Amino acid sequence: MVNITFPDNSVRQFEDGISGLEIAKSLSNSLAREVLAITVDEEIWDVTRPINKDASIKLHKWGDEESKHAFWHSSAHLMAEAIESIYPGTEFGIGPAIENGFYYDVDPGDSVQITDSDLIVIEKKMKELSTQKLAYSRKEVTKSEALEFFTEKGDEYKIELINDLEDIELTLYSQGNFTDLCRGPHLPDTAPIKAIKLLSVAGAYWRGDEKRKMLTRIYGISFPKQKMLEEYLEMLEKAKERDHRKIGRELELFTFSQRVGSGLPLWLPKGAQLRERLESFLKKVQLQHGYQPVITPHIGQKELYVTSGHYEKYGKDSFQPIKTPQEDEEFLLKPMNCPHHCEIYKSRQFSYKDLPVRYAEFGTVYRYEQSGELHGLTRVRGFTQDDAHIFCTPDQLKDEFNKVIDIILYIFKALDFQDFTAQISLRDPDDKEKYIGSDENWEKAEAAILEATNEKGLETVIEKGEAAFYGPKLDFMVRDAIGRKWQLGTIQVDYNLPERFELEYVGSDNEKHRPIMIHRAPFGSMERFVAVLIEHTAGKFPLWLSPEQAVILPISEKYHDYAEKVLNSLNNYDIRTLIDKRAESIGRKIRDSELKRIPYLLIVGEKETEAGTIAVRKQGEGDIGTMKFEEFVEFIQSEVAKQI
RNA sequence: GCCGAUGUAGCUCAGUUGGUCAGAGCAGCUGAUUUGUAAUCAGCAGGUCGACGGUUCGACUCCGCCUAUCGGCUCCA
Repeated sequence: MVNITFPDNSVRQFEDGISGLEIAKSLSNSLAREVLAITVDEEIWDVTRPINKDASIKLHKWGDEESKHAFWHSSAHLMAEAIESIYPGTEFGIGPAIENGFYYDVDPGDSVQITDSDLIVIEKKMKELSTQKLAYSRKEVTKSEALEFFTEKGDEYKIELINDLEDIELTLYSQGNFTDLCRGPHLPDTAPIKAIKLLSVAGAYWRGDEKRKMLTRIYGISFPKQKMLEEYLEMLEKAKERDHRKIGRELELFTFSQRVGSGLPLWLPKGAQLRERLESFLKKVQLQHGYQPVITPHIGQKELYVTSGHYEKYGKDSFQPIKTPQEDEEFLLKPMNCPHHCEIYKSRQFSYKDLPVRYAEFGTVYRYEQSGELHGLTRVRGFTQDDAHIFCTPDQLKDEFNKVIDIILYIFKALDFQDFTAQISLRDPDDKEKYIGSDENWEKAEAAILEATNEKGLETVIEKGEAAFYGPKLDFMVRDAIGRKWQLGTIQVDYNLPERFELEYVGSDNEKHRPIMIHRAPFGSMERFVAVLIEHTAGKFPLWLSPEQAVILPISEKYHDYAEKVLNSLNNYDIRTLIDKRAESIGRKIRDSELKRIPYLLIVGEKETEAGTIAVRKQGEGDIGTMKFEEFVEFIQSEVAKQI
């Protein structure tokens, strides 16, 4: 007998070798039908796997991540079986469950090309196989047995994977005619995989290495019920409605021109207004925090970037140097503001009493991003960083770092960005070649970040190998409408540039010392930030940011005079207002203004003209009642005051 | 940069096997309508069918190359 502990801490005895499924069955038949995975002492298992020891367990139904993982992982295997039956001889890379669904990287051979239209065929085959209720069976094998199996099958990718594994017990999972190297867990059988949709086919380098072969990656999603799939697809469609590229066009915020060049955004008047409001908001915050604005040119001598190390690191993949009419003079479009700011620091002497010095600039930089990488405003070739560089003494570092965290959190809060992750990016300990600077400085810098975030109680994830080449960083990441992660705010500790630029300050000991530099950008880039803001708000910006705050909609031409009067008064209060004087029906005017996401619609007709009032309609909510002019001004002002 | 897809009017999209197939809705313009809470009606105008080359008697349609965009991969100072 084994003692099984349930999540509520109750303990029951079962026969040795009982499976999760059987335990579920002993509780209720309906549970047994729904249970998809089981956690056994922190490990996630197949529900069919025998339990031979005392254990605490948790049974997982569809709603749990563990179940979804098993479900999608099993779906990936099902897809692999379908692919193998349609394209015999296909070799398989990896096929994991992901956050939403699953994928499999396959190599169907050089003569075969799987395209979008083939997905339907594969999907159909999967559905056919799923109805056969094929059991997923688990088999423990030794490394050499596994190697033998895949050598016989002729699957070089699996062989490579196995060879990289330690010589321990491996597991193979089979269903129908398909067997895969896999840790599991899986569903008992294919039957629950009822609703399947293969979403896209894409290339993906084997093991993420661009020097290796590109495999065909097929993305899919599956659910136990058709309705769930439909809901998911609907949700995807809805998310697309928030796409900043679409809203940016609709609301006339920005555009691109092929003649100007790809990845070079053109800010339209309304977008420029929005951006400038964000900039002045941050400028004000920065002034309060002791930052000093500086301004630097868009280009700099090539030598500047040789000194900074950027040229060696990125020179080949950058916009190439601009040449002057004189020979041997080369300038680069600046890819970063820091070298310029270092030169500003060098323009005078500093005592320890002067530090920290904080230079801030909305600096426009140009980077030659790979063509396949460009994406709306989130990945562009010319963008403006809300950049600043803090030069401080070693004992000021942690405090300064913390103050930057405060600014970022304040901004995120003001803009209602609650759903972000803070990521600490450290050096890859196995590939120090990628970085510049001494081990000692790296260790100090990394320790400073870890200490500061710890002190702040900031919840962070640590990513090794994600650091910048000159220093570790703390990044604030947010997701876009369809779940892609983007880096917004960033704080980076840098011991290297002060060294390279030979920056100094005079300490209390009257000796020269090297300051430490913090690079920081709370928004990251104005372009990317606005993009994410658009997706976050679906174009319904907070009142203080909205390019147009209110629109007056006269019922007919008779009320234009009154409307003008209201407009002038509102403009006197700096409430950004316009009038829709078109000879259209009020319904039409409301609709058009709603679609433009103007926060307040002010309807004026006979009643309002006589009473000296306005009928207020809130975007997305409808009529919120009639107000006197002063009431409305107060209403708007208090809303703005609440927001910032 | 790599894999795949797409590119028809300002926007969203139709366009059957190459031969009056250059179309629709919205937006725009003109006129009428003067309207009470999400689309008033009518008329007009709009496109070197992404660019360049080729096949053909004939190309939006087929082929090649380029370019841009989209979804991934790699990259992201």
